[in-house]
Amino acid sequence: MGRMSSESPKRVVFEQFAAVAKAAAHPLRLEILEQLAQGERSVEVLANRTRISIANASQHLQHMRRAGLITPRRAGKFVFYRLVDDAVLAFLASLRRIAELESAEVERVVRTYFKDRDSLEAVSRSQLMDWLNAGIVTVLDVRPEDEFALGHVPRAINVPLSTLERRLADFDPDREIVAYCRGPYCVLSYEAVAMLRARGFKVQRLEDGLPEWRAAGLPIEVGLPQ
Amino acid sequence: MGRMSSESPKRVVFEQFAAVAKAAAHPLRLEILEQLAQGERSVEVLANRTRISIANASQHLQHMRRAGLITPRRAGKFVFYRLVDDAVLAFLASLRRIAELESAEVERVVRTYFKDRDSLEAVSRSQLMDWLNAGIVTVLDVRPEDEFALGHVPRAINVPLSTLERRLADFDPDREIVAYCRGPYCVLSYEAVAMLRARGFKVQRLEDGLPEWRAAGLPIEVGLPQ
DNA sequence: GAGATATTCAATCAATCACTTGAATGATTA
DNA sequence: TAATCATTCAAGTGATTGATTGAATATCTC
Repeated sequence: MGRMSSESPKRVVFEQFAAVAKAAAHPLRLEILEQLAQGERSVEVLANRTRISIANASQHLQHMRRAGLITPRRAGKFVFYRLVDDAVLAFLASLRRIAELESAEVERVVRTYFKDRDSLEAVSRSQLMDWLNAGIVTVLDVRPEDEFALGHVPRAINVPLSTLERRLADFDPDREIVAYCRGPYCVLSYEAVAMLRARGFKVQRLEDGLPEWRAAGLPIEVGLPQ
Repeated sequence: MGRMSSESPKRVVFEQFAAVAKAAAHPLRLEILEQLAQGERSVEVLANRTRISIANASQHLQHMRRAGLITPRRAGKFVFYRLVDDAVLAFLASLRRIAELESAEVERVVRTYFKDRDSLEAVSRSQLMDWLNAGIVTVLDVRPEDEFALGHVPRAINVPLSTLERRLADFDPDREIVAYCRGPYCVLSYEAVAMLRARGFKVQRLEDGLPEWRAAGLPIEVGLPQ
């Protein structure tokens, strides 16, 4: 960079585009964006989830705010950030798609880590809707409870990964289970599938995650059950 | 950045995504990508079009190649680069959309430069297809001849901006003209519209540009006319 | 208003990036 | 085989970035 100035309007526009891309061009910021794809989050929550300091998280958030990716809302002493528009979801999705083309890398990493190649096969959203309507499937949401409360697939049950082992008795071994999480690369849902399969359950992953379910215009249920 | 290592697979994947975004996070590289959205280009042509040195262009191209955005093909002593997949077009489109949200900036720049606010109103692709089928419109492609030869809207006539003034007599002042170019921010088509309007022609811009027309699955004509 | 809590700001250092220059490949042509 | 042309590589320099630390601001509670 350095001596890029603002002569022609074409240049100015390309610099705007570049600023947006640059704001997303950092692994931690992408991790934060994935969090925000679920809904509003405070600075502290984001810092904890990504395991960085508050000041560092704040700095990354400022960066993305200036680029127009996210927008803040002050509520009392907390500041909540959210994605500025669904266009940001589309942006993240296209990033994923391009990275997958070079999939020798991305796919290999995911596969060698989780070993079980089958656990990568995913159920489509429309397929899950059919099964839900027919009532022949248990949907498992492995995200933390607060994310679940903000919106989830209808009739899904919320069992965070940390408590999954203790609640195995709640599941019918003869019933098909579909697990989902934040997004296509959310580690939690892979681990849930691997763990349940090891115990003999019939379980698959939902393609992508909740943000994509919402973006597809499919029904969302809000709040905690019972 | 700095001390980002490859502990968890989640991190690894986010680093892949970040590498893709970073490869696009530079105004010159985005300008090169816009060129490549038209089709293959040699290193020399790209360097000339973006007004940078060959070595510099080569370096930027290497960068994007490593990130999996573009791919080279050697033909004799030339190396031609092209976009690796249409997913890159989708990526560029989402970048544009996000930058437009912050449109106070992007739109203002384009408008204040071209003054004529009306010249921004665009004809939709489906509208143009209707007009083309009805034979009631002249389509004007203002890109350079070599880009035109690689593919253009059916029955379009190719008049690069530099020769437009000399060929004004070829146009019927009572016939609607639709001009298009590389993409939504291609300066050429704005200037063509402004110039023709100043001469009293009825002229509008096509929304976006040829890559988007192609991506929409609409017919393309190849080669030079006559 | 004082104290506590959540977030942002400011300053610093090491690491990375973009561009230039000149030399090195790779492929064609004479 | 030598000469030429297109592209890539390698090294050097100035500018920018990311993370850390500690101080500053804003809001709430008492």
